[in-house]
Amino acid sequence: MKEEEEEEHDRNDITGLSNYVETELMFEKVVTPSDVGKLNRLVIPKQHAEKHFPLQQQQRQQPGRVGEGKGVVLSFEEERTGRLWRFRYSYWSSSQSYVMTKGWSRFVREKRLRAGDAVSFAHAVGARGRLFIRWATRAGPRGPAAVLQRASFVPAWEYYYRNHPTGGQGGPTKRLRLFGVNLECPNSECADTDEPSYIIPLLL
Amino acid sequence: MKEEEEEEHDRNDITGLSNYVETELMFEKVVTPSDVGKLNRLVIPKQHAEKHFPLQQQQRQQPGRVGEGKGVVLSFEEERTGRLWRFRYSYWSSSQSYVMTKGWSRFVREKRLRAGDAVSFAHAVGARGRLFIRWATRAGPRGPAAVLQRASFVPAWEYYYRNHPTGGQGGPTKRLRLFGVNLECPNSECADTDEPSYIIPLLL
DNA sequence: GGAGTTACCTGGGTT
DNA sequence: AAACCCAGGTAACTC
Repeated sequence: MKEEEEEEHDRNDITGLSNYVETELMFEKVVTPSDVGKLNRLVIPKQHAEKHFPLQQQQRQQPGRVGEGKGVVLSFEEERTGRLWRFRYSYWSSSQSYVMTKGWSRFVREKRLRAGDAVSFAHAVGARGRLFIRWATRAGPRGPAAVLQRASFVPAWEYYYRNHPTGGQGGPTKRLRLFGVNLECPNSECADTDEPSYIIPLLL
Repeated sequence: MKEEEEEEHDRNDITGLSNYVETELMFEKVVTPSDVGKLNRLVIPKQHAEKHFPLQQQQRQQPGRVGEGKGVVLSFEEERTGRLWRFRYSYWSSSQSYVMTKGWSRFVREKRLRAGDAVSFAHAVGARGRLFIRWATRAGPRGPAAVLQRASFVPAWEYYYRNHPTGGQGGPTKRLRLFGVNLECPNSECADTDEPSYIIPLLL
């Protein structure tokens, strides 16, 4: 077994990243009051659901087979911490909508998500079954200075990380986008430091 | 097969009636504010429900069998137009009541039913599975003169229609009751005209 | 019994 | 205009 694989579990802190995966955004949703309220479910917009989280026919509700087709459980890695979030994902034929149900309300509670905040889903480049979740607060009363408020509906930040393509020599490559703009590492040391200083100003 | 049964489909307009079915009133309900409000359900009084719309045990809610026992869909013919109305009919164990749910709100909206209006259910004589629905407005601001206000809780009108019992000679027999009183055709032409003038004064 | 979960349903907006 | 979405509901079951 390769060293990289052995340490996949050890990604619980951004300062301790030992393994990097380049991720690609699938979609972002600005959550509605219902998504973070008592309904305990997140509606996944249909075009994104069908593109990124396809369900087999038997996993959908069957007309005339009520009670069958309970969907699937999807696991998402929280990008900053590596923490795993498992959500039941299914199709509700009555409303013709795709939803995350079981597990979602815990995420809302622990992240203190509010309506207007954004949650986004990504997958690993080259391993599309490996899923990631990110979230960003709406700039506002809880957020930073007013000058930043408009930033939240461009994904406030995106953090790409991957193993070095040549196999480890030179360390991992990290890339950061802030408010839709790529940030480049300002000097050659960036590639090796575990605490790139440009993380600090992000809306986390 | 009898003639009456062959033309069951061709009853889409009162002016084009080609087939008549004698109906028998099962019951009438004066609708409550909840019946026509946001709850989207009509409570069927228990004694009428159990007499006329029996549910099999498996169509009622079963403890421990989620997804089973969702009631049934009943189809009612609107007597004047032949239009079909389908309502989900089920038993709510929490309130121990029988209700029409899905489909009912559409009827309320399209007929502009208000609290105090009456809806009544009937079935065909000799074919009790063939169901009919009628409705009548409460006399009031929308209704005719005050002198008629008490009339609505006698079914405001009832329209009976059937094939001529001798097999078609002489045309169909039509009978109308207004406010509980039989109206007889004033002359021999009534039986054959497509637009009997005595329809006009009805509370429609 | 209460909180959480599932499975229903509908109005209003949009396409 | 009709179909489709989906935000926002309700009812009932599970544990």
